[in-house]
Amino acid sequence: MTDASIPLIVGGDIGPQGDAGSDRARPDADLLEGLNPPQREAVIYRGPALLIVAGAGSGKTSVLTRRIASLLRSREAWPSQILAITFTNKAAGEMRERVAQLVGDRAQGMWISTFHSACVRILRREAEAFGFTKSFTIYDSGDTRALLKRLVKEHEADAFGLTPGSVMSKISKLKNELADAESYARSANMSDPAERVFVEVFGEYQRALQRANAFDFDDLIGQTVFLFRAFPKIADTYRRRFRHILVDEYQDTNHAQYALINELTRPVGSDAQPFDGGGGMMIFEATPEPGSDTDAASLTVVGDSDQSIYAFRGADIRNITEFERDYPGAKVVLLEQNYRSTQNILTAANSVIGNNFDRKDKKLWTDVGAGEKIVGFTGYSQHDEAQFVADEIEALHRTDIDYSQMAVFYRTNSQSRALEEIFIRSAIPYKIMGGTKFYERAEIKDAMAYLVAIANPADEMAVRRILNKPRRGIGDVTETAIARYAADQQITFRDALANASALGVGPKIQAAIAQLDAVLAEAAEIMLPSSGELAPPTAVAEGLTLLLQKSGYMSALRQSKDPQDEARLENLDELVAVTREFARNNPDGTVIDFLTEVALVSDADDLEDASGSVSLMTLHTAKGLEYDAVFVTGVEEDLIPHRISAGEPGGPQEERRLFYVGITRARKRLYMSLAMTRAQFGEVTVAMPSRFLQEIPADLIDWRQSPGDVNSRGGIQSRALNARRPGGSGGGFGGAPARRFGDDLVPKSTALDRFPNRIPARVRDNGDMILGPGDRIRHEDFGEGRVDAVTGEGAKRVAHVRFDKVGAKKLLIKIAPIEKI
DNA sequence: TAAATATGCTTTTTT
DNA sequence: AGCATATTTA
Repeated sequence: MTDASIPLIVGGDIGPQGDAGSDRARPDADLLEGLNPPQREAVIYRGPALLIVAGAGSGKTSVLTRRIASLLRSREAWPSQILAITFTNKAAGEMRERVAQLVGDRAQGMWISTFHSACVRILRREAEAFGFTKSFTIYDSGDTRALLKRLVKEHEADAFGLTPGSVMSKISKLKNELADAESYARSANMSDPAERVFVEVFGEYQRALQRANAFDFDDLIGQTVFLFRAFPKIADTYRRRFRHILVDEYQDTNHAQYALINELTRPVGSDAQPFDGGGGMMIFEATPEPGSDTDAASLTVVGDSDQSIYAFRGADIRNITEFERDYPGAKVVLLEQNYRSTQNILTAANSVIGNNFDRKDKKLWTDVGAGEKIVGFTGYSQHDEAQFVADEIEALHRTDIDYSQMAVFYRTNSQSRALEEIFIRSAIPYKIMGGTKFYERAEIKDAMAYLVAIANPADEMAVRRILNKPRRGIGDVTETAIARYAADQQITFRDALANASALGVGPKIQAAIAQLDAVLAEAAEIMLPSSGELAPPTAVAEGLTLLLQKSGYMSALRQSKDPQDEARLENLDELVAVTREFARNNPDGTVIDFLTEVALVSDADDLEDASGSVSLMTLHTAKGLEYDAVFVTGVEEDLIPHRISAGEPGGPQEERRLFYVGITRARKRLYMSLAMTRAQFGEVTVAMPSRFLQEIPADLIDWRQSPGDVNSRGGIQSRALNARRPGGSGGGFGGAPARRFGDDLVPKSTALDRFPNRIPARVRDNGDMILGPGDRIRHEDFGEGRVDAVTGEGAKRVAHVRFDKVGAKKLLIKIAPIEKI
């Protein structure tokens, strides 16, 4: 497979290059070291398009970094010609570091970043082409929500059942599809008043952003696409520049991101032509001379459709499943060998994911051996469950596993509370990834709003936010007066503050406004000197300190008797420290740069300082990470799969992928735990084992305490019962092999067999549903189908169904997620 | 205008 | 239960 391709690169590259550093006859000999054949292929293949289907733990990061290194080493590309897109800033940092390890300083100058950061860079350069300035700011979801809240109120949209939240998610969805208010209006049912109001709000929202010289998260991508399409010349400069584009986690790209990549990988000067024609023909030509600056950039995408877990925010799995159609002639490399987990863990993962029907079959395997069994535990309550996790962590720690090599996953952030409580009590060092974010705290947002007011005075939201923080006696009435005055005078809200005396408000308030205006002006002079002179690196830190002090923000907190305000002061100190750190890392960094960095950084990004502590995070955050020991908690119906997913098409399948992602993070030890009761919204509800547990072969799980051992009314059944816990000879699972039951087979022996009475009644119990030949049913995953025959009796009746979309299946009538239609 | 109290809503996941 | 917002009251 690789025989033909290896000479291709070696041949082109053996010439005397006088390469800096370690010269070798074959510059990439060491890059290929330790790689299996498909991995090598993925590193050395050259062509217009390459899809690397990388199963979990198959070494894709390694492959990707070596591929980049190989391009650089062989001088096929300058660093500046490489654009690598990752999902998080942290992943970008890691990739940059690993490439640097391979090629040294030459790694400088590459663009390795997230979609959002890359787009910001482009937009900053080109903003003036379409009505923005270089100093635009970025609205995070909180800002967006606040703006929409005002607009919804102004348009009385709530009367039509619109909430800021619903409008926000709808706008986001549309933007991810590259739609705007006008294009949506054309296709929407405008006789529906709710739709009309929505379009109005959407349009108004967009105009507000434009006026504020700001982009929201989705705009960063969408507007860049718009920019490229509207200004082919601009697009061409980037097409000429980026000759090699690599995209990681391609399964989680949405349509806008797809379109962006599509724009960048067109041939230079090709805007008049349809995309397919040009790209498809070229592959049969002899390899075009590298450096020819009219052909399309080469595109490498890496992904795994089994790990697509962001459909809810517009990720379109088809981007990867239809890659070969979009890029005809694309090379596909499949990485299935897993270097991370034991076989038991992989078998469990394979069995679970095998229940998703519309996937290409892919089986992870390893040669490291079976390893330990998965450990299962059912607690009476979430506290009980947390105690188990804590105890096990301690036990593992005593066997010399470092805390930093352990992680606890959960479906929803709220589940972290119970764990935290127990961890604190048990003195286990832990760190929560994500969760309540530093930059979302009110005092931090206030401080940031002060900075925005300086950096981007057009951003009215920011100025309004700080208007009365700290309390200056400026209320709604005054705020409206300022806005009216600004509109009358055709000046910005910010500039209106300079004319306090003209507002027709009381002298006290006038003084307060004038004072705020003076402080803002003074800080602006520090951070953005009107002389045009470059501000010193410390400008942001100094300016922020000045703002916080002279505005009275700090002293108001100091004088407060609310004990929480002390913590708020500490947080502000922390923020000032962040600006200093920023100055150290970016000597030329401006306020704008600082704001950008903060806007695009997520808390999951600073995983580094997790050393020495157990990591707690959601299953989503866990993607891309790995640990020696992994605890997947709350494996219950309505949690994983989450109840909200039940209604969404494809929801349960996405939840299964999420569970799969969690399982495949584990290297050596995997724990799964659940609770029989869980407090939610202040009331205690009975929880049922997740259906996904049934999908794991029973002999892979060692139940320390199975759901059958726990009395659902509370408490644990007699010790005697607990004592005959399977493990010795009796178990009854010896003979049942891990039989594949993904498609047509009814589960033969599953993890829940040992407590058959506990098969979640609430989860699924169709009772005595009567089905006969000819009936039509609807299945949660498979869609609609027609019953051909029914066999078996009682609880074991099996329906033979021919589904419209997925063909024939056999289903256990009692428990299948079906309904008669 | 600001503090105190009542209500109601949340909990899916995030760049 | 806990938090954020709405409403009432000083």
